[in-house]
Amino acid sequence: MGSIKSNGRRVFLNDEECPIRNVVAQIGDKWSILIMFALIDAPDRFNSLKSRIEGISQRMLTQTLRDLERDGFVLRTVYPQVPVKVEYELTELGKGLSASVWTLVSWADDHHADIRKARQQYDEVNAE
Amino acid sequence: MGSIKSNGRRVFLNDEECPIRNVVAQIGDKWSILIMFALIDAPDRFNSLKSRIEGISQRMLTQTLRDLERDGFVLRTVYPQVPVKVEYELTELGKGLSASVWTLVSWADDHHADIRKARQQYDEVNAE
DNA sequence: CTGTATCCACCAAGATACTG
DNA sequence: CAGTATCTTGGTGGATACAG
Repeated sequence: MGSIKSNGRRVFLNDEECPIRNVVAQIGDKWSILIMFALIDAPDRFNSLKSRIEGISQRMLTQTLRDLERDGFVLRTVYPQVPVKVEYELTELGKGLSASVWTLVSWADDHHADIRKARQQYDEVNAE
Repeated sequence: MGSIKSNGRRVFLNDEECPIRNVVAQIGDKWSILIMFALIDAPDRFNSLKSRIEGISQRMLTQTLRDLERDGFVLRTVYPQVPVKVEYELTELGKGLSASVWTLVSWADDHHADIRKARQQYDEVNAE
């Protein structure tokens, strides 16, 4: 549909072409990043992930894992035992994304204090 | 509330401490990144931003700019002319964030084809 | 153990109309 | 020009029950 330009580079807004829409928006949801980070060190099983990521529901874990699998970030392997065991691990693509995201989260962590201070100031000035 | 560990580093889930929740989630919305990228090269006025970022509504532009201002990423300056002129620009903090985000978007752009291919494959295998 | 299937509440976000 | 005020709605995500 449209686009903006930044640093001489076109950033598309339409859903087909825009990397922001297609990638950043996908992992900008509530759980994607947390799940990927939980898989950075080693593969893990469904229920183990569920207990490590506090607050996530079974439904959201399943759904988010499916989305990550669909995008090629996560590989799902079923071991036909009884009871069945399902392991999730990052693909090479997923590892690359995680590394990129880590840069951002790292920045966020380093500047967390500044941001909280800015918020506090803003709220004081615009006191309700 | 809880936390997960990644690379030997604790990633908190509670709203007070978690940098993912506090920063990534904030800019993971529909418009924040696009607005910041629109301001990377130079400051801009409200209506100019509105026309450059196609598809954004007046309401969302105002609201997202307020949030970015509150977090200290954007500076708002009012010039008391007639008609009034309001300029928005990135702060140093905002420039730092934009740079970090750019890394991610850049990665996304480079691997966009892989992701789309993965999706296509997934959808073929799981044909409805 | 690893899911799927429903139902439902909430809220982000669009449309529209109005204002300093 | 640069907003604010309402109203409405689609979709995200939680709770719960059930199944292979």
